[in-house]
Amino acid sequence: MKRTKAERQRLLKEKIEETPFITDEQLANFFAVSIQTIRLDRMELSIPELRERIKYVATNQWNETVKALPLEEVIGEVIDLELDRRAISILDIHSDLVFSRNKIARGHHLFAQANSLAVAVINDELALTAKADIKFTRQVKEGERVVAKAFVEGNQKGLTIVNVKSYVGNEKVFSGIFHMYRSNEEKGEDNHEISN
Amino acid sequence: MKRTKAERQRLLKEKIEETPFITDEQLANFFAVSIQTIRLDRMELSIPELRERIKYVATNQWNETVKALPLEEVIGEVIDLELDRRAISILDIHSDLVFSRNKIARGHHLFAQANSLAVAVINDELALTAKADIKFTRQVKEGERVVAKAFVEGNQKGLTIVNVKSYVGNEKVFSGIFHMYRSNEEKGEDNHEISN
DNA sequence: ATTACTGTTAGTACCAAGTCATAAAATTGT
DNA sequence: ACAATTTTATGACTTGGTACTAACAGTAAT
Repeated sequence: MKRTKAERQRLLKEKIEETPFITDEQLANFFAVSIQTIRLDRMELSIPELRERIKYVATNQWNETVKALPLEEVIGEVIDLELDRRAISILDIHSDLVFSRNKIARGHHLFAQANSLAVAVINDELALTAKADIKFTRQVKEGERVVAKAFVEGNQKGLTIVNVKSYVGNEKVFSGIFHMYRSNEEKGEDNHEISN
Repeated sequence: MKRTKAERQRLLKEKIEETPFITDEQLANFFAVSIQTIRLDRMELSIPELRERIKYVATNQWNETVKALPLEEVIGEVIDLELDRRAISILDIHSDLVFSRNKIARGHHLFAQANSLAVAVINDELALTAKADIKFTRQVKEGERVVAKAFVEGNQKGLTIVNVKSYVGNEKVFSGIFHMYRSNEEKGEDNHEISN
């Protein structure tokens, strides 16, 4: 079955995404063309060589062709989510989350809630916090319910800015600007290179 | 400093566990021995070659068990504490602290470690984080040990400034300036610089 | 028909990061 | 001092490539 070049390249891309640990030789066999053809194809598609692909998977950057962050991994409960726009989660401060002495919620829980919400709102398989500027404006005590609201505010030199504000009732208790690294550019054209 | 063989091999093992993506050449440099010695060592310790190590890391992510993570009292272990001066804690990044998909430690754990250390170093019953300026400078992967070092840097309008830097090996992975609220004034006045 | 272009194949030289085997040199133990 | 251990050197071979050059077949254009 003679495939066209475009067709073969489409399939090649798929194949490599499926099983990244495949040598050019195996690919050549699979597509019944020469190794050189495979290499030309890879070059045209700017698909890196096997070792680079493996390294890529190993180091992360990867994080895969798969979906977004599973919502179970978000601290707190996501009650509203509009990818790349905004998200809301709630976290009930129960006894495990407070200092035993004064029943005040430990800061890192509020941070964790906000941070994981910032990760979740990013429409990308891999979102990591590069930088954050945060403020705890009021103590939160046991029994209170914290509502975190995240807003994506745009990009700044490759990082996505997410603003998260957390409230108990209508009192702000926490706010933070998160600078999020993401592996791919925002949706749309996915013609991006990998240059390192 | 002449190390014994056994000692070198012990360190070698550690080093490779820490940073698996290191070539024999780099290792030879690091330990100031020849490449061949490194290779003999690896053989004796049956440590596979670089590419195999990379592949191992890469494939491990593939067949992964996903699990949810509760944020417990997992803020690291304080190993050195000089109240109102400095403190050190270590946190081993085990499987519960990472994103299931890519084995990268979730940011809030690093934050939690640093933040709780900042709380601990304050000589007061009540210390709360008012503000924080933090930066994640390198991803931390499962199995790595994060050493957080906190330095009290003085006061600024009622808030105590604590500088926390976290390292894996000698690589900085996190840094943050914490502005801590405290109920009582500090007892002793002390300002010290940190040089890095 | 000649020319130009595309797509494919082939072959060479080279590289990184190893392996394996073998030998010589240096260090250490006694 | 001498043997044993440890380290270094050396060369040949392996994998999975890159980079480049050349050649050939088929199709299209003039």
